Amino acid sequence: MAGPGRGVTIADVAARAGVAASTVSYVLSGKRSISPETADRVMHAVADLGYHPHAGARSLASRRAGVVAMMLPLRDGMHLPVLMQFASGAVTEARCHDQDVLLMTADEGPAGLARVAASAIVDGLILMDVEVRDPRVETLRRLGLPSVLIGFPADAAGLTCVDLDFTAAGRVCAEYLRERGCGDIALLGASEAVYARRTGFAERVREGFLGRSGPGATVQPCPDDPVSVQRTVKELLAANPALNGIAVHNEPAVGHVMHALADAGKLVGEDFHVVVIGPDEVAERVHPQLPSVLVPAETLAETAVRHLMRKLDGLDVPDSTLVEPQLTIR
Amino acid sequence: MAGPGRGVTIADVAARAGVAASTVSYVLSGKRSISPETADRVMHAVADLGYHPHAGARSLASRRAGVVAMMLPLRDGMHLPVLMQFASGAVTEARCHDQDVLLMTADEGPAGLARVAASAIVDGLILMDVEVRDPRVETLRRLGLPSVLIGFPADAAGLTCVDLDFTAAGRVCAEYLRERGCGDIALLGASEAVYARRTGFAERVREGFLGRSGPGATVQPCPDDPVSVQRTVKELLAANPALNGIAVHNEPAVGHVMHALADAGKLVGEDFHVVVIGPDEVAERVHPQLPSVLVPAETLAETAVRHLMRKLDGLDVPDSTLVEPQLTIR
DNA sequence: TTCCTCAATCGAAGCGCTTCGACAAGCTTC
DNA sequence: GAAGCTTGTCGAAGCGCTTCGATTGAGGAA
Repeated sequence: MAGPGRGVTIADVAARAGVAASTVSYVLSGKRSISPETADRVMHAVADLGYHPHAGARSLASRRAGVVAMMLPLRDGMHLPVLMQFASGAVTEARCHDQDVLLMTADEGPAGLARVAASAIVDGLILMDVEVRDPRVETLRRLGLPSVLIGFPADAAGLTCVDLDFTAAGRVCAEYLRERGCGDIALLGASEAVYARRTGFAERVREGFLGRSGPGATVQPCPDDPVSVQRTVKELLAANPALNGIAVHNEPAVGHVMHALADAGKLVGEDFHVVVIGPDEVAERVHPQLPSVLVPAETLAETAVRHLMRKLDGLDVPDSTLVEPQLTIR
Repeated sequence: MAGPGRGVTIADVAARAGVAASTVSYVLSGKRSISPETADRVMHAVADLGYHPHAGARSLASRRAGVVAMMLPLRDGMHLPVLMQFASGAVTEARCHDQDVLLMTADEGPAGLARVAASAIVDGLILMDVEVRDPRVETLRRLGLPSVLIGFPADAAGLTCVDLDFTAAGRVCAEYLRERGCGDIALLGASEAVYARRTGFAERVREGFLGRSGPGATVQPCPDDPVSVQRTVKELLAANPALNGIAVHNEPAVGHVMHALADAGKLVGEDFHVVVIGPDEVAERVHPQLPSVLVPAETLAETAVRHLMRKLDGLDVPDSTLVEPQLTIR
């Protein structure tokens, strides 16, 4: 079952290069200066033997695991592709810093955080999809494990948070519709449950959308099944016949909204305008293609990981980072 | 930054329980018999102090990391929600066995496998979305790292593989359509590129679909943008006006197929039948709802993890496990 | 009683790495 | 040319855990 050699150790490398094990360690870490010739010999030995330091030994001796945890909410209702992009972005960025990523689900909750902290299996933590009142936040503060949150809890004091500026996203959508000459506009959001759970981003989009819109702006939560969407759009139009702009912040509903509008005789892009907050594919897969504000999952993930790396190195990072939304016109 | 105590060690637990460190270790691992009273005292000390063994130290001493890697393809064209379900299922199941999951992307390729194997950061490996000719497979064999593959490479000898029985899935779809009285049927698959890449499941669905269908069955690769789908469906109908059944194995295309059929005046569920291979939501979010064969990502993930755990314990597992497809009629 | 066994526990030896202090050379600097 | 720096390297001491004898005392067999 095992390959040959069964574990190349630093001693093997040292022997082959004719130096002490500590010298190999210093060559690899760069923590002390080593003559170029020695370094060269060591690097050759490393390559020849295919040496990789034993992660456990390294973590034990250096008190650095070289692993960060990422806690993802795998509950329903999240838009999965976005999460996946996030995960992928985080892994890629972490690998650039020679770190691995441990995947945790939010089900483990605060106890999971305590476990990984105490077992020193990870050096730091990225917490996705933080809610306004999130039970993990208190534990996190107590543990003092370096961490970066995606999303903003109610009390973000002392925490490092990163997110799309959803307030701005809401505002951008409203502005887009206004510029197209829409007098009465509506935000068709996620289902009531999402608001009830106090998901930060849903609330902030609403605020941004309403904030600058003046009168004539409505917010309407909406489930994402076809029937409800159809009904909701009909009701919005019935309640306000002058309505001529909708922002949709509900990925699966976009297609259904377009149908409902077509059924109502609205010509999207002409006498009616629609803008989407969501992934590009969603806005591209309908006809006509819609303008949209992207949730830049990869950028967020990268930023989060980079911030975490800086924290692990004892460097400063801003407490709060809001990524500017970009409106893509199609 | 740090919590109080800065690391509870086994020595702390031992001191509090009035025993030797080795005794604590034996209580925790159950590898030697310990009197109930002592065990009890130790467990109390563990709980009181919130002790969790240091993962690195444990891995160094016991040569078991308590972590398995999961390598996911994060390339485009995969249906992300399914991957996510898979990941979530794997993490949940792994936690039941007291293991953590390290997330790797397929970009790291064979070198990534070599790295994790050599650094002993993981005990085993789950490889998702294995292709017919997969460069990772050879490395895997050479490394001898315990592993389970999702999907079947061309030469699966000596490997443990798990997958949905896609051949049966193709057959089930064909049979469903036949039973509904469809004489001429087609399989609308993923884009040409997926077949070109020799993705195992695409090929096997095709074989299963054609296998028992006798004459009158076609397979048509198809990109997933609305325009191509529309065109492809039109062409299929033009080429064979008698066509009255389609199996769609292309998640994003399902909605567009339904439109195209409606445009062509076909009444799905009456004079025309459609069946989907894909997630439930996809089949439920169109009108009328369609029958579908689910890719049981969670089941596959659980099975894969369970097999891996058995291998880590030196137990036997079947080389090849095919999960039976289930057709859900709606 | 004496000898043996067995269950329960302890102490010590590593696991492979990092890191600290030491120490030779080879430089300056006066 | 002695004193003081640097620079490059080494050896040894752990990091916190598991595991392998060794040890102790109690119970049974003889």
